[in-house]
Amino acid sequence: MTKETSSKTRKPKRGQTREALMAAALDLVVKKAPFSSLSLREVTKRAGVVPTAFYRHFPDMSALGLTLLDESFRTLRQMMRQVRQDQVPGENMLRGSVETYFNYVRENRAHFLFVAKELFGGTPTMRNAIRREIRMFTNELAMDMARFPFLNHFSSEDLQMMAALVVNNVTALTQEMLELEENDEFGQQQVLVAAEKQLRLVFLGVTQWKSSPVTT
Amino acid sequence: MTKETSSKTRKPKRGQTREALMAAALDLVVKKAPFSSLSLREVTKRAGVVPTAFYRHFPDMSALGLTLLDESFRTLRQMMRQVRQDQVPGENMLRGSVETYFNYVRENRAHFLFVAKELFGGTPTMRNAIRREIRMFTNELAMDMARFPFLNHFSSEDLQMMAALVVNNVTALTQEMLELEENDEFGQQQVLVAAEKQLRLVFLGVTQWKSSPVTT
DNA sequence: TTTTTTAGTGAACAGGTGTTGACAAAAAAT
DNA sequence: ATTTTTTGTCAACACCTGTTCACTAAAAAA
Repeated sequence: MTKETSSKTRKPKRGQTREALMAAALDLVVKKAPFSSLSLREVTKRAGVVPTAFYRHFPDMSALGLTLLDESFRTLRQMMRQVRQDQVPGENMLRGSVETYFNYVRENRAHFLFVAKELFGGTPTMRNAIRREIRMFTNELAMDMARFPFLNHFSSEDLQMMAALVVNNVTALTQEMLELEENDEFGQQQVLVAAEKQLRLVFLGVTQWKSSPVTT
Repeated sequence: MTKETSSKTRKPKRGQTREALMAAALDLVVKKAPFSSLSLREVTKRAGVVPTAFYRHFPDMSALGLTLLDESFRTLRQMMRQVRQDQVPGENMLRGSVETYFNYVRENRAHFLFVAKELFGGTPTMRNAIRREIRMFTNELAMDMARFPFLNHFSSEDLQMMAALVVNNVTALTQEMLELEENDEFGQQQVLVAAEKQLRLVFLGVTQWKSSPVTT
C-alpha cells in the first residue's frame, strides 16, 4: 500500500466532535459567561478542534444553543414524568416531589444554569422556546391538580393561576439554588426547606380560595 | 456676546456625554442584547462620540454597568418608599400596591429590563449587587408585615419566608410583564389581574399558617 | 487676562472575530 | 479494491475589539 496510516494522527477523531462542542459550550457557560457572549472560536478551542470544524456540525452558534436547549428540556421532561407517576397522593407528597426535583437540579446543574441564563439573556428565539416550555409545565400541573377531588371544583382559570404561582416560586427557588456553590450543602438544604414551607403555605391558601365572580 | 452656541460643534459637548453613554447603553440593552455582550465602541457610537471619549467618564464597561445598576435601584427604592407611606392599611391595600408597582415598571421599562437581564446573565459582581438589593427588599417587607397585628405573632423566620414568597412572585410577574410588547395593554392588564389574585391567595395562606415546630 | 483642568478628536496597535475555499485523511458505500 | 461521503486541517480575508498616545478646543480657575 502506497500510504501508511499516518502516525501523527492528524484527524483520528470520530463522530464525537459534535458532543465535544456541546459539552465545551455548556462548560463555558457554567464557568465563564452567558451563552450569547461565547464565540465560535472559543468553543472550538475548548473542544479541541479547529474553528472551521464547527461548521461540519452546526450552521452557527445559535443552532448549537437551540440544540443545547433541547437537550436540557428533554431530560427535564422525562424527570417530571417520572416524578408524577411515582407519586402516591399521600401526606408527604409535597415533600417528596420537592426533594426529587431539587436533587435533579443538583445533578444537572450545568443544564439548569444554561437555561436560567438564557431565560432573559438569550435571543428572542431562545427566550420564546424556554417560555413555551415553562408554560407547558404550568398547564400540565394545572391538569394534575384538576384530578384531585378537593380541587376539581375550581375553574380552569383559577387552577391555571394556582399552577402559575407554584411554577413561579419553584423557578425562583431553582435560581436561588443555582447561585449557591456546588458544594454548599447547607445552603442547598436551606433552600429545600424554604421551598417546602412556601409551597405548603400556598396550598393552605388554595384550600381557602374562593373564586371571586368576574371582576374588572 | 462672546460666542454663540456654535453649530459646527466639533467639541462643544457639555458634561452630558456621560449621560449620553448611559442612555446609549440602556437603549442597546433594551433593543439588542444583554449588557455583557455590548462593546465599548458600540456604545460610544450610539452616544455620538468617539471611542476614546469613553475613558473620560468610565474606566471600563463594567463600571458603566454598575452605575446603571445604581441608577435603576435608586429610583426603585424611592418608589417603594412612597408606596409604603401612601399606604392606608385598608381593604384594597393589596390592589393599590400592585397597581402602583406595575405602573412604575411600565414607566421604567428600560431599567427593569436591564436589571432582569443582568440578574442571571451578568458578571458575578453585578449579580451579587442585584441579589443584595432584592434581599433588602425582602427584609423590609418582612418588617412591614411584622407591624400588622394579625401577623406579629409569627417568628421572624416565618415572616421572612412569607416575604420571600411574595417577592419571588412579584419578580416572576415583573419578568412576565417585561416580555410583553410595550403597547400590549391587554396583556399587561392580564398580568396585573393575575398578580393580584396570586398575592391574595398567598395572603389567604398566611392567615391559615401555623408555624410548625422545628423540623429537619 | 493668563493659566490650568476638563473633555473631546484621530491615528495606530495587537489581537480576536466569523466565514470562505481548497485540500486530505478516515470511514462508509460500492 | 475502488469510489464516495464524511469530517477534519490550514491559510487567508475583512472586520471589529479594547486601549495607548499625542493633540487641541472649551471651560474653569487664577
